[in-house]
Amino acid sequence: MGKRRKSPVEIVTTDVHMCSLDVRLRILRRLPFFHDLSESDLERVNRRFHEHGFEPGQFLYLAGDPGERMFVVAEGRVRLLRPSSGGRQVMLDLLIPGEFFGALGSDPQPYPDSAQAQTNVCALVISLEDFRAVLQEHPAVALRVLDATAARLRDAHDSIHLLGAASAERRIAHVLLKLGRKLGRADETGLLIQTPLGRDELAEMTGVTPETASRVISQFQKEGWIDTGRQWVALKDSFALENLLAN
Amino acid sequence: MGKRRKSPVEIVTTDVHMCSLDVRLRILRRLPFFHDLSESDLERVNRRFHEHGFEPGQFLYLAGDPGERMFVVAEGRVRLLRPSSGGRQVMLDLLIPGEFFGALGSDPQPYPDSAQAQTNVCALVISLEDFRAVLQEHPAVALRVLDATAARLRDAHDSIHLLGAASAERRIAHVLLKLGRKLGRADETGLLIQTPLGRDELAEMTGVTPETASRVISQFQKEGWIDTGRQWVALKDSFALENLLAN
DNA sequence: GCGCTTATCTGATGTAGATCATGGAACATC
DNA sequence: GATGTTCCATGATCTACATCAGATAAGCGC
Repeated sequence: MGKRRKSPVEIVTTDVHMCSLDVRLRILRRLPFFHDLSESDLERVNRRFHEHGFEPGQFLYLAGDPGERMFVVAEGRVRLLRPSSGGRQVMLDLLIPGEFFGALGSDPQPYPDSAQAQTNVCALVISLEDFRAVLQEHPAVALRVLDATAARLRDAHDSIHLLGAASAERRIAHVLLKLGRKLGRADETGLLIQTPLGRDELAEMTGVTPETASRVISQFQKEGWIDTGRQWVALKDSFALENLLAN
Repeated sequence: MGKRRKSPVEIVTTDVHMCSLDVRLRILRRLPFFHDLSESDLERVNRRFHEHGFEPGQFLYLAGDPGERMFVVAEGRVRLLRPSSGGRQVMLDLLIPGEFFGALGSDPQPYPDSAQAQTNVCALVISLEDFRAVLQEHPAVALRVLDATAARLRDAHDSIHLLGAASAERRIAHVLLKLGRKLGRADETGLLIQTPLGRDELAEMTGVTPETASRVISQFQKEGWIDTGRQWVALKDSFALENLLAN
């Protein structure tokens, strides 16, 4: 088994200063939301956004803050967290470039959860007001946002199902497969999950303790289904993991 | 403690045959979605819907069916279920008049979950195609649908948080409060939850076993926080329950 | 009221996973 | 490559909840 000396994960992150006007325009154009817009419309939309860089660990906003802005990930990874009274927190979602988060609804409410940069992050920010105006003006965009939100709701229902009825093994297998699909990159060893993935984080995503996450990961590795090290996991046999979920 | 002889829950359900053209129009008008539409627009939208009655226990659709229709609850209660391999199922949501479900996104995918009538139900049905057309034509409606979907996503995140990090007691307290807010009606004994609520169902909603649900409910009753019987629960001291969640 | 059905309660026991504790390996810094 | 720091693995216990098994009681039809 080819042992790796160091984390093979490589996050491509644009420098913060690079996330500026015309780069921003390029990013916006890549977003599925805005595919239907003309160049001139896109530029008008672009002017409503401003961008902001964040360092790993930095919070974009905290649960309870007044929810008056909508964010789009341009570069990096953002963790959507729900803090728990008992210190333990739950990771609701891990967002990648092109995904949005923050305030969406018409009436501004406090953010129900916190957003934290996992890597270096460049985020596009728009005031809720401006965002609603864009949606009003461009129904096609609104439909795409609706699609994305509906897809996220489906994912959330997946998680509820799992957390409500599955063993630790299954939860972890499910999360690994999900991350593999979302962030995987083929690799000589398997499908490498392109994000720093510590045991604690895996635990937050699955609602188990880090110790349990570690044990399950060890077991999966013994079975030869995954390859893993400090802060990274690669899937060697996705099929076996899927099989675990099916039974 | 005022003992009740029989279930105090009273569901007002229109007869199936009553859910017809102009009643339907009245129902549509009450929906927040369509508040912004003119009478004539509303009538045009109305013509795209058709309605359908269902008996308790009947399925509106099954997980895996091709997802090509969107539903709106006009009367009654609909359970959104995710079947589990192990026979055990998870209730993702309980829908009341005015709420929608089924297919939403632009590309038709199989329904990820099943919808079952809990009571007598009258549902308005629209093909996904027609629904998308309505949204295209009426951006204001699209925005309201987006709002509703975003709100549902928030709720789903609440559930994930709870299932991922809370004890059986807390989960049940949370669900009771949620149902109280959504379905509660003031009553001489407290806030009566206006829906048949068996222990099995409570278990499906919270990801615990019916036995555990029963034990927790008994305990809450001993504490004097709720009043309960066969298939019903009334909240006598919501504050105590909320307190449980806060600590 | 009487018996039947079905939901609910409650006890006894088992177990997955939490918790507590410690040793060890990977990476960073100099 | 020595040293410190962080992350990870793993063993030993503990506990909340699942599971299994009856006992009770509510509602219903007669």
